[in-house]
Amino acid sequence: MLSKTYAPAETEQRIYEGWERSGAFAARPESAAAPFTIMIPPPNVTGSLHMGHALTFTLQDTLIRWRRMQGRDALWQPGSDHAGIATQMVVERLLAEQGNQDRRSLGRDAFIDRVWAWKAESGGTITRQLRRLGASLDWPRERFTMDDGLSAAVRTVFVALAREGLIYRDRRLVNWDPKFQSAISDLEVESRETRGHLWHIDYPIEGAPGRFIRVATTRPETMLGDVAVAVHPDDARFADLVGRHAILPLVGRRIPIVADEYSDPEKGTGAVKITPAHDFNDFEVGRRHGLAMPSVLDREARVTFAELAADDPAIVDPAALAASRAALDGLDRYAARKQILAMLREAGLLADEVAHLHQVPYGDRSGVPIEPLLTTQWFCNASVLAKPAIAAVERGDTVFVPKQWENTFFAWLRDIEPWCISRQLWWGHRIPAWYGPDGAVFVAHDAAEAQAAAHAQYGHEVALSQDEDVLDTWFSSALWPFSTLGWPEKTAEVARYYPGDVLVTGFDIIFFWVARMMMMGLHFMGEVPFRTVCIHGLVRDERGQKMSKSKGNVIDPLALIEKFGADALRFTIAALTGPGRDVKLSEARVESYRSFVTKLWNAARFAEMNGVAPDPGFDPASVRSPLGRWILAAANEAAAEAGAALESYRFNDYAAACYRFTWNTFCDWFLEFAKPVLAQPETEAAAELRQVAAHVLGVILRLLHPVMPFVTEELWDRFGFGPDYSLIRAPWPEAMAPADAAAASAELDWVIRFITEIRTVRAEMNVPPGTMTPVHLRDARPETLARAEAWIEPIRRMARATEVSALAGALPAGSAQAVLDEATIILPLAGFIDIEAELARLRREVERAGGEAEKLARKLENADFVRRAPEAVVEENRERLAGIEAEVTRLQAALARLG
RNA sequence: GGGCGGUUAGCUCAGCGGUAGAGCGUCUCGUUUACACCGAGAGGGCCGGCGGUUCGAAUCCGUCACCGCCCACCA
Repeated sequence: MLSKTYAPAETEQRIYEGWERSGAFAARPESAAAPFTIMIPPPNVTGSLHMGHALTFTLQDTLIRWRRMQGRDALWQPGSDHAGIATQMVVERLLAEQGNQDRRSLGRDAFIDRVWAWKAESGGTITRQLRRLGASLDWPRERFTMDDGLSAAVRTVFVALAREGLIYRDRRLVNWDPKFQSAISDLEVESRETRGHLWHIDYPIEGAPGRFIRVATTRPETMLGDVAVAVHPDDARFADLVGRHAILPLVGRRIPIVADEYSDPEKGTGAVKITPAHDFNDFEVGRRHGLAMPSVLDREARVTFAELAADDPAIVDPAALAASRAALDGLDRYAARKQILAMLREAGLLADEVAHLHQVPYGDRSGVPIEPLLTTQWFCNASVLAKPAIAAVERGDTVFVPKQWENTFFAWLRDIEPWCISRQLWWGHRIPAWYGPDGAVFVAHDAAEAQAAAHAQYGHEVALSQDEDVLDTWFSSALWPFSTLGWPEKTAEVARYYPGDVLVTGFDIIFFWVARMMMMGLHFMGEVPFRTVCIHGLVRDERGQKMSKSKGNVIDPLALIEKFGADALRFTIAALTGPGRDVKLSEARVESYRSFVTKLWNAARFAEMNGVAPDPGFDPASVRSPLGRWILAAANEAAAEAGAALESYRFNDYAAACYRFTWNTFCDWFLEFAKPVLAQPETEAAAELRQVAAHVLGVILRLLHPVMPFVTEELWDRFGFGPDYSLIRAPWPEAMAPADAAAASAELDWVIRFITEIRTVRAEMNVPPGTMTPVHLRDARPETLARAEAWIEPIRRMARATEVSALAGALPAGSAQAVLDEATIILPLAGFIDIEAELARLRREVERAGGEAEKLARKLENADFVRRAPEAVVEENRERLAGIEAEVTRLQAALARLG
């Protein structure tokens, strides 16, 4: 016996363990079935399950379960990401909290040991939470981006690309994060609008006492590294200064005034200071004009004079330089800014200070302003790798859903910059490059190979030192679709599961991850990594705000699971996920969809109480009763709708189709219709109906299983539809063909409308629900009367009717009337009815129908419409007009009868 | 500055050329033994504004407004 209420907390864990124990999640590489592959976007090993995870993993699990039920050999590849910076931060913070030595004093090897230890201890959090959500990942295949196999894949790719010249070292300006003291990639920089100032500074002109060139800057602290002033070649204001020199205040450097298109006469003062080592544009100007590039900020963004040599011939005022060094050396960049402004003000060179709103680059993880810094880093030539990726999407080898994201993908790849892949961190894949004593570089799979290459080059043994840096975390993620399958080994899995079928992920990592997997997949596998990229939105709070700790609007998926069950959360997510749309979630939403879980449970309880049980010998095609045929046909339709929706990643439509069929069709009508039949347990009709009910319940459980796996599995098992934990692999419902479905549908459709009409009239007339009244039909065709007769039992219960009979004569006093097709329903309600109200109601009806008729008539009188609209449309309108006119006539007759 | 998306019932959204819809919420009624996490019924919309195309526009085109996001030189 099913309990009165469903208790998810008690059920879910047991069922999940049942599935996992029985190997239900396992891919079957040896099977003959067509594979279906989804690669999990590896969550950070530091992470715990948040709503964004709940969204993406619910969708993926829904797809994988659905395909598994369709008989595909489903592989949902699990794993997690080492998340370089994030993990290193977590462990460093932990060391600090526990009062341990910091990373540097601990040393590299000891620190990395700590990280591994931490991973062993806490790294399993998210996989445990994924289990709570019901994710049917093939756990024994779980991978980690830093495990041996994946690390080998990383080295193989690095070495191959380096040998092809697609990975190289270069000294250039990079985005430097002073907090992490590491380079980061362009993607890890975010612009923040910032209220700052624009300072106007006068630079004295050499050999022209009292003459200045005025520059404008938001970053006076970088002026120490100025090596030129640029003006636009066509700017008449400065024409006579081009070719002359200014003397850089505070530094005493003689700097040229150059003409360069970069300078915009409209911006600032029209003259722009050039600091090649600390500004991306200035770097280009510096290159064009062959300028020196002294760095004046160090790795912690403190002022340094290391590259400003007093004996540099450009320094014409060494005393000024010495004074500045004394005042500024070692100051933090913002302290230096303040100090420099003070010094300029004192010298009378600070001409103006204007409030200024501008974009400032911040590190997305560190949250501190990025400093462009001139360093040597490893780069990947992404523009070469991007070309095949662009072409593949253009050809449709990979399709984005929704399609408009392809534009985003193209726009970024077509204009891609070199990808800075080295990071000055410790936690990550160490770059497989070794340096000889003279700085020669040996890129190799391992130290021995590097050593051999060095030996070949030098002719003797030399001491090599490995590059200290590690790779960008996204470098290993880019290989995920094949590295997880065992590549570069030639495994059966690589052959079978690559390329994957669909990648499900958020738009925020199209660049970080999707584009890079496309590039690496095409380059190393010669084939796209996935056929479809399903892009979903973000989870927001009920007001549409992004969830964030600072706003305090974060909803914890685990708390929702505790409270309402995983099925309720999953169904809510699916129901709210339109293609590419953000999901606005609130606890109230989940609570209301929890009702749906309960509804299903109660429907099953009702079935159980009425002896409904699966019958393996049942043949839907042999069902005789119209009720049975009707519900079987409706179940077919629901299954077709649900399948089509999943096929096109319309999760909301899938959820709605299941919801509607289960609640409105099955519970509200079918079960109600079935009650009188089931009340007579011994009849043949009842036996058939029980079989039908069992079958349709089975269809419902299977349709809902991908999104509500727990409660459906529990019911499946309790009813004995199959062995325990077998719903997960039960076949997805196929269309059955009940005979005469159309006739059955027409019949049930009439009965439903008939009951609804009566209910409406009774409600409007405020007839107490307890009161049963007779129902009469005027002008009804014999088959209509026969229908009423055949369905008299449900009509009695549901429409509170004592009888249904034809009535030709005079209207009984105090009757209400309603038109249904050719017939007029008459409800003798003497004692309840307010004749005035009934008159008003009928007049309203006449007006409504009359208005509609008039609209249609006017349309059909329009010669243009009749001539130009498709014949079928015109015909349909004619029929509609005829129907509505007949209704008007009957309504008027009904009015007339009332006098 | 460039690009993308959105604007339909109180809320969340579907519909994307031929009769404006759903869920939730609201209101009314209800102890009909599956379910009050329920049932029945009702009310609620110049489909953002303005033009255009069309026999016909929520739907196509143009334009404007507002909201959101992404990208882009910190003068």
